[in-house]
Amino acid sequence: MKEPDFTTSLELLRWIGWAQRKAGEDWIRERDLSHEQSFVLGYLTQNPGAIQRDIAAMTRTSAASVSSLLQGLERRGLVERRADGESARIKRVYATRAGVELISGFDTAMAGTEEVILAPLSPEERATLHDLLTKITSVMPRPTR
Amino acid sequence: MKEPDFTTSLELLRWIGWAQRKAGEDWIRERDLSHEQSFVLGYLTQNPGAIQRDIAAMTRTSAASVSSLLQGLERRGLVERRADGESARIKRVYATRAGVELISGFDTAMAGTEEVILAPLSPEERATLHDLLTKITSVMPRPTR
DNA sequence: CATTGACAGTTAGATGTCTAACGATTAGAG
DNA sequence: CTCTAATCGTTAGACATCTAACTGTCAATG
Repeated sequence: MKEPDFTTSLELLRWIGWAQRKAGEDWIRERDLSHEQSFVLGYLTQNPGAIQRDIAAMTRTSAASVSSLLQGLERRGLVERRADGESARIKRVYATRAGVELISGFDTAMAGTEEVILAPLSPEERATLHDLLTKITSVMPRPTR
Repeated sequence: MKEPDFTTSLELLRWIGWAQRKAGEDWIRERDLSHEQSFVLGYLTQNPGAIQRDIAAMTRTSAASVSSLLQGLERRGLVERRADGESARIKRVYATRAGVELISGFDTAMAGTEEVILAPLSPEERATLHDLLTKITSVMPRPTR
């Protein structure tokens, strides 16, 4: 009655990624944000005055989706769109003070989940895992956040 | 003393997950699936006859969300819900032939990326990684075979 | 049996997101 | 200057997802 192991490392990684996504979901849901909204809000705190077209490229979505998304954030006062002095067809987007404060806790909250996810591993195993993951990511394109 | 290491394992995992997510996004979008739908469809091919409550636990969402999600998949003929012989209040969910075929293409497409992602590792390192990932995921809600 | 409470699933309503079509503005060529 | 094409952004309509309230079923207790 042995069970053959059909689970590849890739599937395990996907699975962990899913769990992380869900962990972050709890945090952002308490703030009534969607994944996309939190991502864009985080991007705006690091790139104040970005224009919508750049945000669309960054999030790999369309300009229309960014427009809708920003409408939602603006309605809640988390984001501001101001006309540009140079060109009348672009709008520069800024996270408001409230927006910055809301998203600022996200990264630290995510750091707290590390302990939970790595709980089954000994310190030595964690070091080994960290080594292997570093090797893998050393040849990957960097995420934009 | 603090090591000059700015990247935690969690961040590395998130990073890998991000790359995988983006890689799969194009494939999924061509089939008009959402991430959640593809995840559930994949789960159903591995766990035929699962009940909705288990799917909800697995995806960490509510029974209501699963209900809506399955309605969308059922409308497109990718999934089937049949009454259970034992209990009248549960429905067993199955991926249809079309559903299995649709998602199996995803697995093969994703499998191609495994080589790319694990390229920097030797066979021994891959085995070690697989072992560590298995330990991590063993304490997470998992499809029971 | 009858009642009660837990359980599996659905529906209603609100919000978010996506695709397609549509204004509006700018730069460049004639 | 005027026309055209590219660029930036919005709107409309369809679908997906979530929360809260709901129906129907089972099982335990008396």
